Amino acid sequence: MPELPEVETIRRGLDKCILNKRIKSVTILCEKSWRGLDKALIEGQKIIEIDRRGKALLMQLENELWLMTHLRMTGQMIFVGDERFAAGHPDGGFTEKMPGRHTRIYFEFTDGTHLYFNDQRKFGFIKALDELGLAEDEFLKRLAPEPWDMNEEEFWQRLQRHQNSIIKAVILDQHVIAGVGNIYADEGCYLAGLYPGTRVKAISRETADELLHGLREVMQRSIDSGGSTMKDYVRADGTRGSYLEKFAQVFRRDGEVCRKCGSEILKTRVAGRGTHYCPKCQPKGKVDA
DNA sequence: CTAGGATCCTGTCAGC
DNA sequence: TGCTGACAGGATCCTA
Repeated sequence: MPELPEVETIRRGLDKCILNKRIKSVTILCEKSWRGLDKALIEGQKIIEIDRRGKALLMQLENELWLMTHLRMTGQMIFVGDERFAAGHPDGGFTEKMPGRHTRIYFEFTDGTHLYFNDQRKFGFIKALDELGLAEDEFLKRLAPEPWDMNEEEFWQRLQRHQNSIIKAVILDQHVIAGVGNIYADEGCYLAGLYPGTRVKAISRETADELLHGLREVMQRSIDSGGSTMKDYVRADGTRGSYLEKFAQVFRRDGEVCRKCGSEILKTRVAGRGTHYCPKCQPKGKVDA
């Protein structure tokens, strides 16, 4: 679920809600969702910094320990105090009473407020690490730079290591570029006029550049949107954040018309994932000069 | 090393 | 109504 922009929205929200708060207790409702060091080492600690790397959220504690959260497909973070801040996988958890049926872990702070980690499918986790554990974490160690932290040449070189792969699978690979998920992969390909099932070896340098720019653009717009409309996340009907409604050109728009050319947006399966595209703006056999 | 498919888990929805 | 299979905003593990 949450891709880089959603996790960044969570980071910014938590920066306002829980920074410098002291954790009174940690309650683990699903053992599988907690990894790493014992929760007793976390209790009593103050949260002194909140960072993000790709889709991973990092919270630093005053005793040099870290909490790394990965929301995977269905994770959510929900802060409940005087106001509620919720972001991540959009479902009823945004509004229902906490802890809810999908709450796996929650924190109580010394001021009586709470932070809930909800995760329907239990793929996500919160992992407690010391400095060494953080430095040696395989996911973080192998994570590629973010779209803004690599130039066109580096992106091109990274793509070339997967000549025979399908481009969508390659940009979903966090070792190639960090933070891209199923929504922004489809949206980025649309902006580049590139069919998501195209093999890397058939893509020109120019199209690759456009793809990198497209990914940056859709993600930046989403971050800006989430940041400015965080209250949208607490609408009474629990509807999702604003990106899909406002900006999606193809994602989940199958059956609707392309805003550029009027063709019907199609849905298919590429790299094992549901994939949305405009058959006219993103032609399959595009010959790329 | 790369490429592709299965797998983890719960819930919802379409189609009998 | 009840069942069944497909699918879901992710990443890893296993195989070739």
